[in-house]
Amino acid sequence: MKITTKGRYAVAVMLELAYNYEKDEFLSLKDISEKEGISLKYIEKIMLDLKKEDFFITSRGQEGGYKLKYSPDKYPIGKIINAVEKDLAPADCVKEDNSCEKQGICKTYPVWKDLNDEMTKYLNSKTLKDYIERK
Amino acid sequence: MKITTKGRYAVAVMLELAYNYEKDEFLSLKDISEKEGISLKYIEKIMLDLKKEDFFITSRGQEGGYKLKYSPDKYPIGKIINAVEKDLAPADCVKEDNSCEKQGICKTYPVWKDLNDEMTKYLNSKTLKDYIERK
DNA sequence: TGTATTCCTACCAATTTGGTAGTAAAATAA
DNA sequence: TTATTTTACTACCAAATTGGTAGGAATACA
Repeated sequence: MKITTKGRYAVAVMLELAYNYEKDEFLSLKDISEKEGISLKYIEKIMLDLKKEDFFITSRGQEGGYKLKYSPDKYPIGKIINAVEKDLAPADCVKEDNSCEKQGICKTYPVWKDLNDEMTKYLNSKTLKDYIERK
Repeated sequence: MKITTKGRYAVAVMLELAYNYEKDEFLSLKDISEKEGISLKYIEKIMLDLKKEDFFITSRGQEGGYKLKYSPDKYPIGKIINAVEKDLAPADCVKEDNSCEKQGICKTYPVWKDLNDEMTKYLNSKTLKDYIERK
């Protein structure tokens, strides 16, 4: 049930960007890398996944970097983790795309279904905003 | 965030034993193995973990097997998964034994703390009883 | 006494995780 | 224009974890 390092770093990076949201400037991965103590190369890779979502405005070159496209309350924690984490669902059988054929007879299905519903609900209710305000 | 196969099988096995609770007989791993379609050897290994908890009464030899020691409502799902799963906590920093030294300054700590609390609360509130009744 | 069953230890292949390396492309500052 | 900075992208790799299997010893019952 662990969130992988990738998922945890993703949230850390998104929080950094959320803190920077009000400022009208880009935040470079190099800066984030230094602040958070995560290797630049690894952050780049994480951004590759996050960029597939409509999260950022980016700019290359000097003074370039990343900026959140929307305000921090538009980013549920669950959506961030989902973007980088392969399996957020506790079991394959409750994943959106894969409705298990044993769904009717499997005795454990309700266990994972309930858990998944609960977690999804929770993770979508909390956004970056909730955690930058608690600072 | 996935529950491993081991964790899912553990719950499946525990549910089988819960169904058998009223009967005054042992249920062999061989029977469970056949019913659930899980290899006997793998179930044995899972039982090794579960046995560390005070879950069963066992008997070897013919007519032997496993029996729940207590009634199904005494087995929270979280306790079962915890017994076989290495890491139930979403991140090391919120594990009982390991209070991260960055706890005060780390900006993501509250994220994992909240999530862990929420999940723990939920997984401890549901027991085997809840899922044998919903049959 | 034989057989069924739990109990225990080793081992192993496939997958996932957690990275690193190298380079191309683009944007800007000088 | 040119050097520098930064993102964008692909390929690779080592360590850990997962998901098992194999083989046998101990025990209890028919």
